Amino acid sequence: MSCIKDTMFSKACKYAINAMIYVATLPKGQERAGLKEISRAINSPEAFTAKILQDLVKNDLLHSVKGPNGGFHIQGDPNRIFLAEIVHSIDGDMIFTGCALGLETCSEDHPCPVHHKFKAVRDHLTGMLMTTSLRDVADRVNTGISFLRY
Amino acid sequence: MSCIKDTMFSKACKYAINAMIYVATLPKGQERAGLKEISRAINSPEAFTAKILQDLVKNDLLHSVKGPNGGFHIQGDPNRIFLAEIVHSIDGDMIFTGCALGLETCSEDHPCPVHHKFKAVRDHLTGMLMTTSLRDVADRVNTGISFLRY
DNA sequence: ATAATAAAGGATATTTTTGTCTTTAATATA
DNA sequence: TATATTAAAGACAAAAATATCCTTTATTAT
Repeated sequence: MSCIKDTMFSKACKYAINAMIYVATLPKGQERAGLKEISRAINSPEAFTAKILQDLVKNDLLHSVKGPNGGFHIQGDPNRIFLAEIVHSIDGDMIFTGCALGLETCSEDHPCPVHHKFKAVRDHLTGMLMTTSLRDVADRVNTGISFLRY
Repeated sequence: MSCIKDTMFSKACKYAINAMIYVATLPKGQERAGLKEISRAINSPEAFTAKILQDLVKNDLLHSVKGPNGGFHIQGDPNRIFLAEIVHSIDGDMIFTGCALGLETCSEDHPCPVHHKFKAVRDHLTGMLMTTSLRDVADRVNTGISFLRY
């Protein structure tokens, strides 16, 4: 078999988060970056990244400009954009609401065997994603506390 | 695009957990169940489930018996089998150790922008999985607190 | 011994996710 | 206005995960 799941997020979602963080790290006055620059910066496949950026544009997390010197910039205030929105726009809400065991009929009233223990973990994750802003994480990169690449 | 990730675990992993729980709920004296019974009980595709059960057998979480009245039973004491072992044997350790953003170079010393916040969530998940025994969850089902099916 | 049963194993098929390529649309600038 | 640049869009390809089928092997009951 060998299925080796990566992590909690799809690859597309990880690229999305990375891309959003990268764009958010750009200095004032030059906060726009093109596809090439972004995918090079986050080490992601260019054409695939393009699709993901398109989704982020559709979901109003990025704004895009065509033509020379075009590219993508953050739509709105990075202080008010939270990781949860990025995750949600690419991976949907299953990570936030889905039953850990995949049972359709699982609910508070009719819980699966791991429902409550899992709920605590998921609430932890959800809370973290809903309170961590793009500015938070981008600042970590800009101040050298954290890294997107070597 | 539309990727809609399911949850934290692969489907195979969810079937594995469900199957292990089901077998662990069987009453004393008849704690062995065949593939058909198991996949019917947990509502999973039979042939695919067979592969997963094979993996669980290889990983010493289940024991199998061929021939008439054969089937699968829990290998060892359900009090000493924890969900983490089941998850690990099917999905590997990425869920426990992998970088949330998929960065190869991410580590304590060279953290990605969400490293520490994510670590707290993952430690929560890991702790829960490492301390929740198969007996725990199977008992919930047997006492009617939780459910595997309607 | 033999027949029936059930898991193991291997090959194959389907679906989803990931990834690429090519054409089209928009925009800046020369 | 023509050209170069860049994102959008759609078709297509590859890889991985999920799922099925068929044969073989082991075991049990007769």
